[in-house]
Amino acid sequence: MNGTGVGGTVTMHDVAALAGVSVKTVSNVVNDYPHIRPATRDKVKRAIDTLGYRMNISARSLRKGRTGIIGLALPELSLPYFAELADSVIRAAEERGVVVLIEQTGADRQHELDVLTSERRQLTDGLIFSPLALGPDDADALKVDYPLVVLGERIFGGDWDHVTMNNVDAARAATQHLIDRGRRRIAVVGAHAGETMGSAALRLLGYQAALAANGIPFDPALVVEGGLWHRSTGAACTEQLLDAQVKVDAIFGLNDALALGALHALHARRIDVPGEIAVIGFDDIEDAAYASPTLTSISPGREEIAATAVELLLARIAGGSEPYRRVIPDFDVIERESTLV
Amino acid sequence: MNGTGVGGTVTMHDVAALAGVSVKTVSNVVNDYPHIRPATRDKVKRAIDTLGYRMNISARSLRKGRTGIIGLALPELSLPYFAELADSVIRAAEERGVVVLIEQTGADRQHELDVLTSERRQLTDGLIFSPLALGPDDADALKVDYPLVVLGERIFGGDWDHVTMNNVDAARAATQHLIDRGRRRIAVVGAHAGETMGSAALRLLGYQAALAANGIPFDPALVVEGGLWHRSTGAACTEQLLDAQVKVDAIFGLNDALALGALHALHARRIDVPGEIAVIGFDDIEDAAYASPTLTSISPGREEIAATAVELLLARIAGGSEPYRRVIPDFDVIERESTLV
DNA sequence: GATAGAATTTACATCGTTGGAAACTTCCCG
DNA sequence: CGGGAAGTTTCCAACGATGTAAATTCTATC
Repeated sequence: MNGTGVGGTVTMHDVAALAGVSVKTVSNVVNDYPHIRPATRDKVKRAIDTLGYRMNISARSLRKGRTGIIGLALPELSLPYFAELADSVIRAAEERGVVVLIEQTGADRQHELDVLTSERRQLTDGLIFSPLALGPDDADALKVDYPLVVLGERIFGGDWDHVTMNNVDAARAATQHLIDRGRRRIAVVGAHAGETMGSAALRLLGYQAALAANGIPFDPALVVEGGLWHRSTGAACTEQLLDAQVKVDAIFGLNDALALGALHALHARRIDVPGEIAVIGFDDIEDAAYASPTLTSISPGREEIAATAVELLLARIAGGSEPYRRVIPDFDVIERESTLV
Repeated sequence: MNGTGVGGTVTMHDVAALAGVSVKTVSNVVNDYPHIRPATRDKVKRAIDTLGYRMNISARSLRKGRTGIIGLALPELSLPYFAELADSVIRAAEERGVVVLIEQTGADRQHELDVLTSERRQLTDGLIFSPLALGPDDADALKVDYPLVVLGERIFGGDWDHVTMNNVDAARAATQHLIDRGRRRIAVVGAHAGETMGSAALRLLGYQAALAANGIPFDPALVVEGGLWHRSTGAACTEQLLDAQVKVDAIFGLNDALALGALHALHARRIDVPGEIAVIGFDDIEDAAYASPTLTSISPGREEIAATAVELLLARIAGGSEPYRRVIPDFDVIERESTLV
């Protein structure tokens, strides 16, 4: 099948020679140029197969000014949500014929700034960027001269495409889901005091809106602060909540890791879920479906976020100059055992 | 800081012109060629800064025949172990100045074969490959003409570098760890019947060796088959074990996901861990430290595996022709709550 | 102060591909 | 059957960097 001899690099010249046409014709065939006589196309294709020719990407990139690689900058692959996001982005990119170079920022502000001007930007045609540490003040740093799609919540209103989630409405739906099942003392785990733009603030807003819509008074004692959205934080917050003797019949973890941590803490205290306390999370990571009890969660449309981000980026790379867009995929409440009536 | 005008690409010619030297001298400076007069070097560096020059990677790749990109083919980023492995590989690669292109195979045999001949191989200088579905019969497919480092257990003895783990000894140590804590009825969860080369078979071998060394008879009733090493499998296997009324005082999950699944199943049945049943896993994924109780596990030296793989690959890319190596990093038993005496 | 030998710097071809425009072929119509 | 339009193919010059070998500029030595 592969006729390439060891070490022998086959170029378009070789193909052209074997097919008895010019190099440019080979190039035209490879690039699906429409005006080629079928007989010629066949000859060339046969020669390509015979020699096992593979295009030299560097040469093409040099000539075209594009590499066919897009960058994906995210905090860490070891955080399940981002691992799953990367998975989806890679699949979406593959479908469109580009590949993905992943860079990790560790959710560190300086590292996030560095990624924007890194030498690697030379290697990629554009960047999908999911910042966690940058704030509204850093908006200027995002004014770069290459195609950029920003994911997440922290920075609004700049000259770039933005794919985000409907945090407020989704959190409202999550809260409503609990209210519909008769819960009234709903705690929130993982809030970030002082934040106004981040996911934490927006989700808390949705929570409050749902309470208000149902005439349930807001009780600050039910809101537990928690910095890093890890399992351990969720567990700690939940213990704190229980220790404070606050009356609670449901917990809303602002992401799944927090909610899973809450589940563990409740298990440890032999508190029945959902019998005594119902739990809902946010992100719908794979673990949610495997926890025991399985965890009800909000699916923010991860696949769609990834597909949209890739699509917007490629359109921008292709030179599209439509106004910058902000896309907000639909979310879903995925009901599982942890909130069963 | 960055003097690049919008859209204006700065090349070595521009730098050379500004510095008043030839293009080649700029190239020499950039590449740390030793024989350059300090004054010249300074002039050039100043010009580079002034213009904000960035090397065009495609051009360099074309000329040098290297891209500075290495491939990493793994089953899925959504499996925690592989997400963490990717994390480590990316960091190790970054330290050595190369970047990583990730491809997912979905643990599908055909897809794993495809990755070896994919068009992307053109774009990468070499490949780190972690197959899960290929078996010894596929060894021929691994005879490729580019630098390759294979991770894992399934295929031995070919012309490539191999970084693996000491599955047998590590499993023996895990089992011994349980025996030392007084356990005698140790179940194994996630075995693969019929397999002889894979991690499952090797780890089972280590388990048996430890039993033998301690004069404990091997009881097949304690070995539970489980195909996919997911949490759900671990939970199902554990339930099966408990339902069978087999007497058990410890469970060895052949990986952490299985062990975590076992923990959940035990929790659900209110069986105290480690009081009634101790649990140990394998891989030491991050979740192990956050589970409740926290999970004792075998750390196979993930960081070292990643660093070694990158190192071997880069040496091979650089043209090293030493005999092919098989590297087996040290493992550690990480003791946590699930096996506390 | 001439000169070999080392240290620096340069000119030029070249890596493999594609854009642009020229050069052929065909085909169709008056 | 001439002529123009449309369809095909080819030629040539880049894209931006580096290897090679030659040219030039020191240094040290006698």
